[in-house]
Amino acid sequence: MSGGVTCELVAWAAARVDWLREGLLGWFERFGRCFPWREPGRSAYEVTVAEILLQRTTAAQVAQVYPDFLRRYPAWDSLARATPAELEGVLRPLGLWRQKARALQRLARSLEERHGLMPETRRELERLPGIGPYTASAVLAVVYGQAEPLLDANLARLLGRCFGLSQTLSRSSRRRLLQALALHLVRDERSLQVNWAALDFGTLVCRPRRPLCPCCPLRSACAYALLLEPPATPSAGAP
DNA sequence: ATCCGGCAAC
DNA sequence: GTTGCCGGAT
Repeated sequence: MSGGVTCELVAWAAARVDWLREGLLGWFERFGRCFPWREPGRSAYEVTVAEILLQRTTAAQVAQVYPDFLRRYPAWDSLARATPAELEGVLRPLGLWRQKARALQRLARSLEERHGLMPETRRELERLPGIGPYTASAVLAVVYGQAEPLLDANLARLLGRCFGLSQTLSRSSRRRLLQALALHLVRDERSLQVNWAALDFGTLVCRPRRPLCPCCPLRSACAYALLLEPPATPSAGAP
């Protein structure tokens, strides 16, 4: 009933995740992306704002408005007092600007009530407007250095493909499996690097469409790549 | 023309 | 649990 795999991965899966982690870290050293919100020493405010801006939005778009956003609204109080029209204007290039403006301002006002102090538990974080499970994980991981998996669509796709998770799995089964795999993946001193590696890798290599399997460094351990690749045809002259 | 993407509201 | 929010990518 407790479903062992959801709490503790079987050995072969754990070993495969360990291998994936090393592959991702190696790839990240060469091809990982740099973003201002990944710079060390960013405040809870700067990190949280970035994560809200990034919800259902590409990093490249967010990078274009982020510096200006921080210049105009350097802390929760200035954001709380922002003119909605100006705020929406700054966010317009991102799309979802009406929703993001509203969420950011409601969040800023909630945090002012807490004297700008960010909660340190998932439970408290998820009570804040605009902060759901993913963004709470991001704050725990980036601000507080916890080994929390950033299980967004990128990491879910990456793990789903590598482990060949069947589409016939129920959503809850799939979720639990992904959660267990992701937890093991970031159970490491370099958990934040692993998370960022997975997100970049999911965007640049293990893309939703036309993934770059032929040059993927993880393909030898990937069910999806093995399924797609033609089974090594014996060369013409082979015995 | 369709896919992609976190959260809140319904 | 389904739908709406918005643009960009394909």
